[in-house]
Amino acid sequence: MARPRAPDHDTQRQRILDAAVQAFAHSGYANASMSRLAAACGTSKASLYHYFPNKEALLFEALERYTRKLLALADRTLAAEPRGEPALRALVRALMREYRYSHAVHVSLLQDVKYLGSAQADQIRGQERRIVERFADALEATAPRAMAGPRRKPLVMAMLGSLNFTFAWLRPDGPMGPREYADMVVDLWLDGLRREEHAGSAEVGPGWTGTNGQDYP
Amino acid sequence: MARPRAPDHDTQRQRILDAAVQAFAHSGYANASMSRLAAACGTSKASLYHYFPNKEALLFEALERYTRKLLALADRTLAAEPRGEPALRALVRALMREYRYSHAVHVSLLQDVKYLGSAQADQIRGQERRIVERFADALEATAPRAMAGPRRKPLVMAMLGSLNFTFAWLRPDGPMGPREYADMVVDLWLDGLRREEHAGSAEVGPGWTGTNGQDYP
DNA sequence: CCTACCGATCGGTAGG
DNA sequence: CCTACCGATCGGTAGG
Repeated sequence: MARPRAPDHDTQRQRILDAAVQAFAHSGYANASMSRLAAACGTSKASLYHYFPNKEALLFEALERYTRKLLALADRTLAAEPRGEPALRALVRALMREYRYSHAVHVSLLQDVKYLGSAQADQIRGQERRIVERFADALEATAPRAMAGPRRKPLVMAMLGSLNFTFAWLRPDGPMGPREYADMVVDLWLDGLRREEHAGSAEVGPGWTGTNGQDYP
Repeated sequence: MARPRAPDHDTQRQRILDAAVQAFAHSGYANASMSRLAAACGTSKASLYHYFPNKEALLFEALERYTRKLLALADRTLAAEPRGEPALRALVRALMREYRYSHAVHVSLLQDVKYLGSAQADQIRGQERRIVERFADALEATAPRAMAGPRRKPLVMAMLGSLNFTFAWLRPDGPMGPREYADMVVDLWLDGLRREEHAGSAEVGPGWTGTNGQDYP
């Protein structure tokens, strides 16, 4: 019989992953050395290699867990809300709330996937695509006509761009919190999509500045 | 007297910078080695050190030139258009058109500033801030009330997020081109900001789904 | 003979 | 502007 694992084996793994992700986000994957990571964990480099086969496995497992967590969060949130605006708003709020505690791993997700081998990178990108699909579905349920056709992807990526870019500037304890930002973006989008949704109807005219911009180069 | 520079000195520097930026965007700054860069340029590592004092100088000069170019582009564009929607639309179009030819250096700008020393990083960030200010001004001229107060920065960063994030997904030769995307985003924003701009006026009611989302957790 | 590590050092390669 | 190297540090692994 194999000897049972130490009871804190999984805890140790999680602690290492958390520290690794902090290092990746702060120094970049290539500059974050296993030696410094070991020092930050108060252990030896050899100990890291007891828990993980190599450096790339640290990155992969951190990103795989995080994308899986985001996907589960999206599914849970969407299941708990009526389709349409309530689900969209709850989804955006949930993502922004999660970001508050996942700044480092999200920065790593945006910057470090390229350091993974192609099979592992593909797996992460596949999970990212499924998360994007949840947002696309939520937008589609709210504005089916605007999201129909070739604008579906650009529209959802434009919204996710507004959310992802918060890592470059939004401070969780600043004057505008993650939740207020989530609501601001959702409100903006609901009103922005409204025109496309009702295009051609009498109540929606040209741009309120008096032009619709069609003739600017 | 100092010996005159070779007539193609500046051309060589530019060629090296272009290749360096491609390498930074593709491999990440830390993994992009000077040896491979020399090989890609068809020259020797020592030759690179003839044109630039060190690796960091390559990154700094590439980012400094690019941000200065974007700032000049913004100023030129805004000077040529009437304030308000025309200027905003022209600015977004100009940025997206420039992106088409500057994919690599923009990726490097988004990811590699952290590898610069603090003085050089501050200089780049200062120029970034001035570019952001141009967008904030253009938005403010279009929707002065919505941009008043603490929402000014979140609103402009939300818009720039939509534009910056295109690097992760938008193909210049795909079904939607950079210009069509620029117009889509501007239209969305003009209509989205419209509600805030006229908040309280009779012609703007609650969300068109029948709720305004104020009571979702 | 397993696990959970340690101190020390491997072969290669980085920027310069 | 090349070949020939340096001090250091990299990711990863040896024996015990």
